[in-house]
Amino acid sequence: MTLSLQEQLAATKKNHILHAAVTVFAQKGYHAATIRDVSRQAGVSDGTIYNYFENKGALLLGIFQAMSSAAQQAINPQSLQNLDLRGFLRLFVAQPLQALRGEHFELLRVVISEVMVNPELAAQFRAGVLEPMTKQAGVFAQEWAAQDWAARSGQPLPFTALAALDTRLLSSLILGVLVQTALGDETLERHWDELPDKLVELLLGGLFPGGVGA
Amino acid sequence: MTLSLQEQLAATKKNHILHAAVTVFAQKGYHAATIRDVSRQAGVSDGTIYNYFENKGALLLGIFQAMSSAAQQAINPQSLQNLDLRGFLRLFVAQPLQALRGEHFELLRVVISEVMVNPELAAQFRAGVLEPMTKQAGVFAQEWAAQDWAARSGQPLPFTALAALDTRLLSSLILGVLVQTALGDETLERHWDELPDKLVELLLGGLFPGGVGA
Amino acid sequence: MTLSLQEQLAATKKNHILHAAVTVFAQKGYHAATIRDVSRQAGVSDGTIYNYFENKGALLLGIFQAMSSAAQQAINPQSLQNLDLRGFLRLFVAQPLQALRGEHFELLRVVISEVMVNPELAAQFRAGVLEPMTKQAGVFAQEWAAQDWAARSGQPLPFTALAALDTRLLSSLILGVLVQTALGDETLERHWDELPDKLVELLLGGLFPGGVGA
Amino acid sequence: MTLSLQEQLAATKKNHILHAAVTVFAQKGYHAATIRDVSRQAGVSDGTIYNYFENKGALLLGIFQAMSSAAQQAINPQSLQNLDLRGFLRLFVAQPLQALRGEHFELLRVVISEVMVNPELAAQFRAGVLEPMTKQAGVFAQEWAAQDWAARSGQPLPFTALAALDTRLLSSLILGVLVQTALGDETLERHWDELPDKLVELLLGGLFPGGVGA
DNA sequence: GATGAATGAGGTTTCATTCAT
DNA sequence: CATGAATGAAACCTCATTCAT
Repeated sequence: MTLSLQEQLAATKKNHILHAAVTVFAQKGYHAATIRDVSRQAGVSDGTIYNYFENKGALLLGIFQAMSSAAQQAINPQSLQNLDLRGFLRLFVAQPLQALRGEHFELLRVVISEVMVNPELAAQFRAGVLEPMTKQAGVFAQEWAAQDWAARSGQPLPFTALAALDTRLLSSLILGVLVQTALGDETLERHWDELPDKLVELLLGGLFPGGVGA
Repeated sequence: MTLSLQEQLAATKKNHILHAAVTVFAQKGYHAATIRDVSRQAGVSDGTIYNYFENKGALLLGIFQAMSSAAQQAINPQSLQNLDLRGFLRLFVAQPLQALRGEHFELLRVVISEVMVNPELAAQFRAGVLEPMTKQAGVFAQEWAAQDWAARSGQPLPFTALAALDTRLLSSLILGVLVQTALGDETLERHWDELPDKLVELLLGGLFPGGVGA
Repeated sequence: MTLSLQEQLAATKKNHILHAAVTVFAQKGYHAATIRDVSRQAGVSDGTIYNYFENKGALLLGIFQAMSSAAQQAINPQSLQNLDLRGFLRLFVAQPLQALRGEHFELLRVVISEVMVNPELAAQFRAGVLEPMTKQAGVFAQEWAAQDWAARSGQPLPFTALAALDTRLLSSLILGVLVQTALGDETLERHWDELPDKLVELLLGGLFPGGVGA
Repeated sequence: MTLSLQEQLAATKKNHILHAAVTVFAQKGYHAATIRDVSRQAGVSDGTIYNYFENKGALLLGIFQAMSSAAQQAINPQSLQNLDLRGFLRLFVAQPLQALRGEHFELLRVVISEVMVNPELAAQFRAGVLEPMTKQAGVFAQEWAAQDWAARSGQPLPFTALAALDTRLLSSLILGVLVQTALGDETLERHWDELPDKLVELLLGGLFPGGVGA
């Protein structure tokens, strides 16, 4: 696993170019951005980019993969240990919102834009971003529910499809908030800091936590 | 509002071209699709397209506007009258999900993809799709809450920012479910019919309606 | 030579279209103007134009021919009779300048522009505009010089190449003034009314009529 | 002012393309000529042209500017020093006529054709070609007249508007001769070599230097 | 004869990619 | 490995011309 100096330099440069691509894609969008835009931003020549990336699409893929691994690392299992349900949800919800503060929304826009239209990317997005999020939520929820269930009934909890659906709704909610904010919703942006609590409240007690009966 | 035969024919043809564009854009995406693709699909020549649409972007805009007006009509105020809270939410949630059954997801993909990257379209999307949804939810929720509040306290309910945020979370949740499904989530697709009930449950009682205390 | 009512109507309409073309070509130039521009200006449909003119080029040719015959009629032999040299030159020079007062320069621009680049038109321009002008000048100059010569020497004047060249310089001078004005020379435009006298002075006595000796 | 090898090569290639454009535009005219025509003539690909010129119009502008600077250099102030009036006029008139011998007329045709119809080019043509010519004539005429006047009256010569007009007529005459020749006048072409003398004669003594009195 | 929608060839321009230096 | 000029396919769009009504 030790990289030669050569390889380290190469990796560094590849990263440098990738960051340039992030900047440019975020500003102009993937299709409107040109290889020349990226090369100028990176301070290299057009041809050099092709020494590190097969083609323009590979740049997008590279960005995307970096984003995915960041997302996976963000969901830090250790940090979620020893939390009660509210604490877990609070952290779970707050992490992606924190991660996209400010300028990162522009990148999110680009990625989502392409992911919607490129099936291959879509699969990677599901596998690399949404699934880990969903799964982690599922694992915790399962554990937590199991404890609760066990405490009450003394029996193990059977895994159910509904649980899988629940966790999906959880990730959908977060995704929806992100997308709507990325679309320029000012209300969400203005109340960004209240959002985690608000979301946790919703998830735990519904829209009308005071109780409605319905 | 009476159109001449000429105008009706023109409108029909314009619609025909628009449908062709929908098909093509859904298959290849907006950027990958060419005017020729659309003209072939519509069975007309390249030039004819420009008799009905200013440029390629106008095709996208046309699709988009058709989608917006459909979305606005889908939220039928009449149909939401005389419903209790659960019934309102059930219908409110179910309508967009029903509207996008099947092949319409491909259209949603195209529209969202472009909306994420085109600020002008984004503004129209907010104003024409998200805002109406949010607003309708707000109006109803306000009314309902007012009744409930009045019944209990005998005093009018003050408008609060949180209420605005609540309705946003509602639309975000729906948007998130749609986007995640559009991204190819099979679990959501498989349980599509259970979703409305599941969502209403979440909205009314949180993820753990059985009660958790937290 | 009597035209049927049919033919008269047709001729009228043809003329109407031609005038529309004049207006449009003068405003936008021949290449930038479209058939649609002309048809709109004439208040007819695109197709109708092709009932009267073979193609776009024929419109230009039609304009051009109208201009040529106007130019030929402008040089009215009768009006030049019984004039002394100064009077003849004065009239000869003033006629084209008068003819192009104001808005006609725009038409001149279009015609010259195309004439420079279209050899066929160039030939017609020489034959229909420049040659008549030159010839008329030559005829008169010849007559006048012959009289003068005869009065002094009692012998007929031999026709010389120089005379042909002289008349060419005369038409070149007028053409040059027109072109330079058409190019937007404000000095010429400002002193437009003094030009005929000034030109006659130049032609009769050179740039330094006071006498320089040289 | 020292250019790197890179820059020299680039300048050379730019010039090469420009010459190709001259050839093609002269043959087919600016509008009829295509970028492909130019690229073929230059032996490069379509895209290469756009590495050196912003767009098709820039090619025309480039040709035009080359022509302008050539015209300005042609009017060499040094060479006009120490000449008497006749000598000055002779040289002044002969220079533009010499400059356009032979194949250059085709270029003149293209330039004039476009200049007539493109106001921006027209302004540059006046500022870069006609004005320098006019101004130089004015300066000399003024000086010369001042000397003559001073010699006779002992008083300085007042600047007059007529003088400005006179110099304009001078440039108009030359322009007219060029245009008429460019239009294919064979008489002018045949007597090209006599023209300078003939023009000087006209300018100094009018059409009838023998004296007519009028 | 009038209409104007349809046609489609053809033009300009962009830009991802290559490759000689 | 870096460079960046050259490439040329391909896209969008225009508009002169046709022809069914």
